[in-house]
Amino acid sequence: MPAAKPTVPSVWARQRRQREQPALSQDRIVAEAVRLLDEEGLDALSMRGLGTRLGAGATSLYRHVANKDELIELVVDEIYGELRVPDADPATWRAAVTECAQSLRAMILRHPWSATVLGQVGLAELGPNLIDRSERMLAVLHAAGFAPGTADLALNTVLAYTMGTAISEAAYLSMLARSGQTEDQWADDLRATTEQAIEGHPRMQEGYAALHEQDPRQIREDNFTYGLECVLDGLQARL
Amino acid sequence: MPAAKPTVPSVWARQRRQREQPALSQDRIVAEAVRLLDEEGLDALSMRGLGTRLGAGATSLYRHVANKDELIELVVDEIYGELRVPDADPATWRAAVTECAQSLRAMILRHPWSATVLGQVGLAELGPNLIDRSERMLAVLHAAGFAPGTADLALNTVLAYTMGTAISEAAYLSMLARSGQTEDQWADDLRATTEQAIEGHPRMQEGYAALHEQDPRQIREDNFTYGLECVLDGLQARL
DNA sequence: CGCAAATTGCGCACACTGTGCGCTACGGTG
DNA sequence: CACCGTAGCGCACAGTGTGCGCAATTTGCG
Repeated sequence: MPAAKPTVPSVWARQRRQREQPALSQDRIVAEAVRLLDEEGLDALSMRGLGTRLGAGATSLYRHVANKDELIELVVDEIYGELRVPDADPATWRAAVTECAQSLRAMILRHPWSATVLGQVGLAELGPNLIDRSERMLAVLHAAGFAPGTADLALNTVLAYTMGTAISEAAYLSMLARSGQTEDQWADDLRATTEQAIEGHPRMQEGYAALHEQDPRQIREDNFTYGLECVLDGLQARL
Repeated sequence: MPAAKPTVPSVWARQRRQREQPALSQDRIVAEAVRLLDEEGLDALSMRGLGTRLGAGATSLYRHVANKDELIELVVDEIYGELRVPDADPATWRAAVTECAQSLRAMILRHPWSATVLGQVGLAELGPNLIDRSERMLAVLHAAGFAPGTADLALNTVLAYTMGTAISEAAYLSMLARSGQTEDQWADDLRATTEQAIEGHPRMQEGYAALHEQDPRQIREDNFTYGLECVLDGLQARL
């Protein structure tokens, strides 16, 4: 009796393949990946885990996504789709650029895992959403009076500043999240160690002391707008 | 014969433990990790691989480093140590800040893997080198005339812009490296696909066409200094 | 000097990862 | 009805970070 195939759990338990689920698709996979990342962070993104959330096996995902790196590229372009870019209007270009920058920063802070991932993918992999948003931002700057070649430079300047700020903030918030504290009540754990760390560095202590009496969220906000105004002033001077 | 312990490779082959190697130490581990990262990239950093390069087993490293995340924090502070910060001098503050920014950008481009890693760690984890460099940069801005509270804002602005630019560049260079091309000869592979991607987006095509006739390195350089001058102009206007 | 205590390195094991291969069942066409 | 492309899945493999406990070496103390 040569045991016809080792896999015979039960020949009768067949016919359990239903098509109730909306089936797998690249869109569904990417959307669920974003949800998983928002809820549990970058380390928690595994093909097995993502498959389970979709009611599917791990390797089923590979029918719709080449590999994990490609999935991440898709996820990044997905969240680029959240960016809001106002219509071009010469009169209000400063407000429009400000809104773009705020939208980008808000997007990164809404998805803090993107800080890590943007360092791998950045603006290099050109997905459709990134292309579309870039085109419309260029239109805004173009209408503002920047020459075609210069609009590129201006856009890169604003985006670089905004991404740099937001990535730092996101890294900081992720650190807090890992330590289990919220931003308001981290005083006990981290403040003590950082205060000890900057001992003997008077200028850092000065700057640090200012953080005590203000809402940290407000400080981050002010910080961001201060630098953004600097950049915009510098750009305006070049018009 | 109950086989006294399964591990009896040879009772005679003992005494092979020598202390010729400088032994393991946190410094040696971190330094070798940086070397490995520079040579083979972030994905190639595994505890086993790093151990092998040091002539040690994987788990031996854990005597000197709590875990991989801590190793990465140490590595980041290690490369922060490469930053050059000029002495404070009111007359030449603009040149000094420029040199800081260039030094930071050069550091990131020298260690492209840091782009990914800075998105996790950023400026949040305060290692000794980061504290020291921050203190001295604050001194530069302080001497330039920025009030204590404002010097923080100014520094963050410059650093955010510089990190944003350099991280994007590093991500782009890493992408090229993964595809096996150098920056000059990527024309054949990637240019075709990106040109197709931006079809129907006139403003992006315009900006893209400019890249054809110039040295890409020079373009990146000009891009960086353009934005940096913007930021510095904005700061100067606030003095 | 000699012996005890602390430190260092390492083999093993575990749970988990990304992903290639080949099978099975389904949906649609002739 | 037969057929075929395709979606999903079980299995397997190599490789990961890291806890545990043993062995050897170094250090400290009498």
